[in-house]
Amino acid sequence: MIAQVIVDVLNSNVDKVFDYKVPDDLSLEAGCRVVVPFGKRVVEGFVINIKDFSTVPNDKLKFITRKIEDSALILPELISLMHFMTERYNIKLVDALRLFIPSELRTGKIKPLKKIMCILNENLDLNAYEMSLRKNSLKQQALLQYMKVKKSEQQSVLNQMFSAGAVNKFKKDGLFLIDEVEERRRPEEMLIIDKQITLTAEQERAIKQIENFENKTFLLHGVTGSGKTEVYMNLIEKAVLDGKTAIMLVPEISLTPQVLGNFKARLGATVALLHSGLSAGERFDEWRRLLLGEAKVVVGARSAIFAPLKNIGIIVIDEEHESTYNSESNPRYKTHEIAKFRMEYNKCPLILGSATPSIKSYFDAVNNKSTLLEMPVRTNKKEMPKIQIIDMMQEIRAGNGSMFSRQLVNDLYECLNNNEQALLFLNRRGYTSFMRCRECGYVAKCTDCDVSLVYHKAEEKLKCHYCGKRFKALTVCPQCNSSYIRQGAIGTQKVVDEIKIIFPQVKVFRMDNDTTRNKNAYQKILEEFSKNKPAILVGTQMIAKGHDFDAVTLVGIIDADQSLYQSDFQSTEKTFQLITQVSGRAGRKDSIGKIVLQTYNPRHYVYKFSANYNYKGFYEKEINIREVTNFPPFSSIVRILITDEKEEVVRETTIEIFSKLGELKQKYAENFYYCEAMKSPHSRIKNKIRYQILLRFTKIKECDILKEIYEIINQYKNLKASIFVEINPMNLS
DNA sequence: AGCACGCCGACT
DNA sequence: GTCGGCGTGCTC
Repeated sequence: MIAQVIVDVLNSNVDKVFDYKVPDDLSLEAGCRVVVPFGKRVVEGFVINIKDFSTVPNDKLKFITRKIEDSALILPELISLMHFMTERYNIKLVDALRLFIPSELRTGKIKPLKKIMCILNENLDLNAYEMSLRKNSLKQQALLQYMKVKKSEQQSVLNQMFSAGAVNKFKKDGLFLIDEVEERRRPEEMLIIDKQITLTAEQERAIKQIENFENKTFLLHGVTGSGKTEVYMNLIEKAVLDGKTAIMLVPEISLTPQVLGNFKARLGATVALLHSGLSAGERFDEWRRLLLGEAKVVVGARSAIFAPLKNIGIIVIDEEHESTYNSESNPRYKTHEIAKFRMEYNKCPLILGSATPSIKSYFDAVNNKSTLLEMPVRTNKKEMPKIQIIDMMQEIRAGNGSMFSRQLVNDLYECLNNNEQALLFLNRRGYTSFMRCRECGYVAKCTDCDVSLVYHKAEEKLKCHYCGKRFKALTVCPQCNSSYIRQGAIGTQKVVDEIKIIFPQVKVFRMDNDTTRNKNAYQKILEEFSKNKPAILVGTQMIAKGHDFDAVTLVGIIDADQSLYQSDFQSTEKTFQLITQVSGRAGRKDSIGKIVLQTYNPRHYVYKFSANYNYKGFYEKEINIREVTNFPPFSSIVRILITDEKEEVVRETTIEIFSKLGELKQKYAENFYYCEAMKSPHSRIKNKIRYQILLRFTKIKECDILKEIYEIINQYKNLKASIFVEINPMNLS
């Protein structure tokens, strides 16, 4: 017997399959972790296949030393997925495998928690034993009485109740039989009392359409509050009743205790949670429950798509347009593509749900690659809040140079006077985006990254948002000594300061990456905010997602243009999604609510469509632009990022790869729209120089061209510079 | 990655 | 004469 093994060593030179002989007394299956001799060392590895013969000469073959765990950890499905991923994303075999098991398991730091149970040995004559106890040993007598009733109990509990001495004596006398049970560390979530909801006709129709289909993608386009979650839960419950399992993905940001609690209340112990908020032990145990079939449903962030579930009955990606579904570091992958793979393997439906679907997903639905299900009505039949667009140029012309328009201030007055709450949304944390000298134009930059520093007033520091480095705030320009050093665009901290000047008596809260650093901070801010009326909450993206504010009647979008001017073909799409999401936060309960949207660009089509909640109109316009400009989904963009500490190395590698790509470009001349090499917009991050090559070509030849690109860059893999390839990157910085 | 093999300079 | 510099190559 021969086992094909991938060694758990992170280097592209050993990124291949090695054959090992299996000792006769070792039962192995694909998916087991093993220890093997490797060169002069001993390493861990993964068995990915068992076969009868090897083409490797016999004198080279060695024996597997031993298994690490008794049974397989990686399902056959995930081994095929590994092959798919290495081909699609050009990642290493081990990199893919490592995604499938919790890191805690590999490092061996966390072990299953063993619970020692004492079981009363009823084969003994208990009465005789009781008589033999000394009159004054009260603890022992009490312990015996307790166990006569309870029959079995955890040793640690007994130790605490009756002293370890008594327990040990009983153990020694053979009165207790000992059993070791694996215990699970379970994350605690508050349970939301489940109101029995009767489904709306829309919801029922969606469920009917999905449940009888296998192997098919559905795009569930439902407006905010249309009850998409109810549809998911219903289908998941049905899958579980059917003896199947389910994967439910939500963006990390909306993994709030409420959302998780809701699922747990509804699905009980069959649900396992996988998210970054868990402790290592909890994550490890939740994963084990899934592997062993103790849990049937996983609710989690991106990486939960790799959950070790067999016989999947349904996969859901909620808020499918969220960019967090694309892994942007190390093993880069797209969750939608992984989900599609597992959908096909398990022959189950895949649901993409969103109020503002990504242009790509909607395009697929329009072109019959998936089925579009519309839920245009909110369950409470309420209208969406009205969005008013404010032209900030006109404000300036009217002599209002502040960051708040007159309309917004007026509405804030009214809202606060009515004892209601308001949200102010601004997608930039910190105080001001950069510090610039008015005299000489100097801008404070990070020493390790070619990025402007952000002023954080509370700490009197300049921070780099890329590497986290901190610098002293400046009072005079280090270049020309001028004290006219000034702040650029505004951030959340500054909004808070300014709003406090206008409304000194009102409670103002701030929620962004900086105020929610430590655990539970997010929850605390929300709680505090909900207790106070009137109150204002200032925040970034974070407040736009995942949480409903019942008492909020006014939402101010301070600078809607912000996400519009990123050099990214998806920036308009993202802006539309953001506006719709923020707007959904207002007036959820009994009042309608209002949105004030401030922009310097009021005639941009994204505002026209988002102000009317006209997704379809926006889609038509946007897809048209993508088509005439040959951008995705009508083409594929590939970005090759080359980084190293030494600029010459990066330059040379880039030039060499680029010239090789020239041949490719000629071969597929009719398919290429673009192929250029350049410095990355952030040309230095964490002291590494970054160059990039951007390619854009037709969708039709995507697979062929991609394969050849990988072949070219793999020739440079062993050289000093590190090279990443990304398909349709979310941002180009 | 890690470890050995291998072919040239400065030392007891 | 050899101790050790790290370039190159291999690991079933």
